[in-house]
Amino acid sequence: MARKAKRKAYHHGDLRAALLEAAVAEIADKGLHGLSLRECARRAGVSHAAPYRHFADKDALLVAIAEEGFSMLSQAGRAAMEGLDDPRARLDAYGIAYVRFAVTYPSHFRVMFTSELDDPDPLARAAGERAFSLLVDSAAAVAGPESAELAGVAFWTVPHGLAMLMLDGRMPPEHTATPEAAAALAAQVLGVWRETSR
Amino acid sequence: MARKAKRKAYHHGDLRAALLEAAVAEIADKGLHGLSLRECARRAGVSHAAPYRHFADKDALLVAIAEEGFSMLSQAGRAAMEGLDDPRARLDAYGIAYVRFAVTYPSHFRVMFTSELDDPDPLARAAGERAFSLLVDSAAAVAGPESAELAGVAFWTVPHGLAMLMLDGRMPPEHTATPEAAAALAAQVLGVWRETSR
DNA sequence: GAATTATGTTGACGGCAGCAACATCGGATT
DNA sequence: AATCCGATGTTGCTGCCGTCAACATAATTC
Repeated sequence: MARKAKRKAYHHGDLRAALLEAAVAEIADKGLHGLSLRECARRAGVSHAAPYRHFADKDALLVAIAEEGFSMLSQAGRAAMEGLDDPRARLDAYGIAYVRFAVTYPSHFRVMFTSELDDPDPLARAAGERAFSLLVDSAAAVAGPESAELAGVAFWTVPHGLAMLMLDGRMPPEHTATPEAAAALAAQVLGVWRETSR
Repeated sequence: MARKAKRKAYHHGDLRAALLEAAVAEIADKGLHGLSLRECARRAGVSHAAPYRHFADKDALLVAIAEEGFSMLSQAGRAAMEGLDDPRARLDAYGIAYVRFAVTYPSHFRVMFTSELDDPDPLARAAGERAFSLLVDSAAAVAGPESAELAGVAFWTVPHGLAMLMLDGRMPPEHTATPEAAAALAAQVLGVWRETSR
């Protein structure tokens, strides 16, 4: 057995991890559309068909990156909310962490939300919903349990929209140059929403 | 002369428009990654190289779709704000129209914000900024001129994030089934932001 | 130590983007 | 009206890609 526990594997070392890393670098370089399995294999120093021993196809590799990303995002969100009691403060902290994550791991983020995966992969979907549920819990404390889902959507929408606009190059570059700058803009935007309403 | 005025053109009729239409349909079918110029040519009933008489390459076709989309979006936004005087009402109306547009023309919207275009195409970029400036004007009336840009970003972020999450299949399907349902959710989300803050 | 399984390689096939050489059509020139 | 010429469309090619099948080799298990 030990099918999946391939720690320090056979020929290469850990080709699966190397391929994931290569793919992320490749996406950062040439964008998602410029990603090719063959180039990943080249970067990892193996032949062009070797990846198929670790991923059923190209989509499977992308799904693995998405899962990794959702896992990192959940962790970042939890860490940001840790120690905060006020629900509104927790939601803001999550939103800021969300944007910071997107700018720090843009390749992962793009793959997570690219809608380019043919089959609605259940694993990636579940990972996304797990990250989302973090929001809904705190939203319930703000908006009441009956409209928690709606409030969760509302508080997901702002950081997600901001992150997408940033990764799409739609924001002034100085706001996306560093994770800190991006987080600062996220805080400002959330502040606007707090102030302009009544 | 009359290089660009190809009204009722030569052999095909209007291959350029037919290709754009075919591409939009193709994206709706198989997603952006599944788009191929050759398949568009097949749909239009021409040979695989004919598209190159109308578009320099695949990216150029996508840019044309993006421009078309930004033009439609601007028009929809202007129409939605028409007759409204209260700036906050104008911003809400724009946001709702934004989401409605995304659900009505998902292929266009995906291409507009796909970040898969290699060169930062200046035409598409200008078209996007024109649509954005519609927001900033009304935002200035809400937040004051000095922070109009920030307020514009804030009011862009919500509909954009919601639209992206919808097109990515991250919202319950009943909210994205029809443009009306999507617009209703957008209105609700904007309402949450009006109520939960202080 | 032998059998088995996991991992990697080579070579092939079909599809796509893009280019070049050729063919044809339609309007403009004379 | 005959001609020319540019705009449009076709055929065929090259190189890259995703994927599969057949083969080779290395690690694990018995």
